[in-house]
Amino acid sequence: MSGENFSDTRERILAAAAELLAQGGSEAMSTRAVGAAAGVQAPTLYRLFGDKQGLIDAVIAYGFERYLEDKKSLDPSPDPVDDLRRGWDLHVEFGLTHPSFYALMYGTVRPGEVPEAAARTFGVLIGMLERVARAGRLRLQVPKAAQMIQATSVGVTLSLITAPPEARDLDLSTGTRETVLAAVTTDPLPASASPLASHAIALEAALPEELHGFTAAEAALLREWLRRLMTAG
Amino acid sequence: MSGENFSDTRERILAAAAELLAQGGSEAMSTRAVGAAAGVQAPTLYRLFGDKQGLIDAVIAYGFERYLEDKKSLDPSPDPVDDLRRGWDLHVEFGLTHPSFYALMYGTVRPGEVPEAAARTFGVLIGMLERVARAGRLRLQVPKAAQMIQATSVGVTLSLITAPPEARDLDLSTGTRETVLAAVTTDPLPASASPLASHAIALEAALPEELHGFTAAEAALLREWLRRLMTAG
DNA sequence: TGTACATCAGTGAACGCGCGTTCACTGATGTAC
DNA sequence: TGTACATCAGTGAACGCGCGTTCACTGATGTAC
Repeated sequence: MSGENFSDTRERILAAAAELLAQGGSEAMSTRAVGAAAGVQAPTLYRLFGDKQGLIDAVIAYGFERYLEDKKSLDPSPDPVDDLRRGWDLHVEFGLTHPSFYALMYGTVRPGEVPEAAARTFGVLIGMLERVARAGRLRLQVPKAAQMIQATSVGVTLSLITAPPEARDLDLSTGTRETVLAAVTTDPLPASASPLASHAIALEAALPEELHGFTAAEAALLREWLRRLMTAG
Repeated sequence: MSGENFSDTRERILAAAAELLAQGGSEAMSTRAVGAAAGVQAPTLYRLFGDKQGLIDAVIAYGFERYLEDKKSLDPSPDPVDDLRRGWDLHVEFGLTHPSFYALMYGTVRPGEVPEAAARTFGVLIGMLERVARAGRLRLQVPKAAQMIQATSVGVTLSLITAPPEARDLDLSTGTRETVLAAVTTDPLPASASPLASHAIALEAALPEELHGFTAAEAALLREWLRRLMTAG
């Protein structure tokens, strides 16, 4: 089957590119270096990936798959807040294990442009937080909580990556993690801090898209009222 | 005076480079583009800055000066925790006002290598936190507190920079700021949360390098005991 | 079953460009006698 | 005060390199009749 040859070459190129990236950072991943490392002429890259950006995107996807493989050990546990904790640790660990990948995914800053990896992990995070909200344990609105967790975990990871290895102090990660999670979530027993807001959040998160027994206008108004309650007390 | 010509040309080149950086990001700041924009031939850059890295460093220093000019409005106030708050806001605001500068200073991730700007602001932050510790209002050891504040504020700023302008929500900054500051500092009245640890921290921060009336061994042991108390309850 | 043709993954070699950098020089300014 | 010389900021033009990319091709594989 020729499809196998295709995939073989493609896989070999991606592995070579990933290796160059890991060793020498994104600058080392030139089309020529990748071609040479994979034992392939330049036009092959262009047939398979279109252009350089296509190659970069494919390499990122390649690295991302490995990350998500780890993440599958993150099947929802009984405690959704603990899932957040494990997600945080996995994120930081991935960054420290594959710093060049991580820098390419999260450290490429172009104003007004969210890196694709950030957008994807943000989606995963939203999903986890909706479970927390449904358990009545979220203090903030889902997107706000997601923003805070994402921003701080990326900040911590980048900070640990740039720290010289001997000065790397993982307390920074666990300390920040617990601080942020404590601010974002409530204790297992509901009705602890601000029962009104957290129940409103839990209810809002549990509402389906189509709300049976309500007109569209009624549903919209209900959602608005719930949002108002979220910010009260 | 020829020194004035010298400084004129140099200033003109730096201004041109900063402008290119602000408009097109660090890629737009090539030696040739800078030369053309400043109306100067290539060798002039090399005489003034040595090589391209020298030019980059000078541009960073140039941007950093503007930042520190703003920061001089940050003369110590009566409330050192409020100084932290204002320092945080200034940091975020600088990042949003000069995103390309900021990305060059903080977003350039090379494993094990702390960007110079990060190192310098870290020093400023340490100074502010020592004042907080001396006021008996620090819950953590000075370097740990500095790491957490730096990592989270950089994470928040990068996150806001990459967000599309219309989706920029400054609540992310204030929310994270208050969360982190609450975790790191105590309330104005001492003896609130863990008087033992925070007094130990305050005392340690107040100790001079040379401790009169103590032998070197005694001073070392005293410091060790204080550190032990810091982590106790 | 054999031949003619289409498909397509890959090769070999080159293109042009922008990059950082450097060589040899000019012309103005300052300095010594 | 005038001349000879040194200093030095800047010019004009070019170097070589690695980059992303593309052109024309080859040879193996699959397909139609």
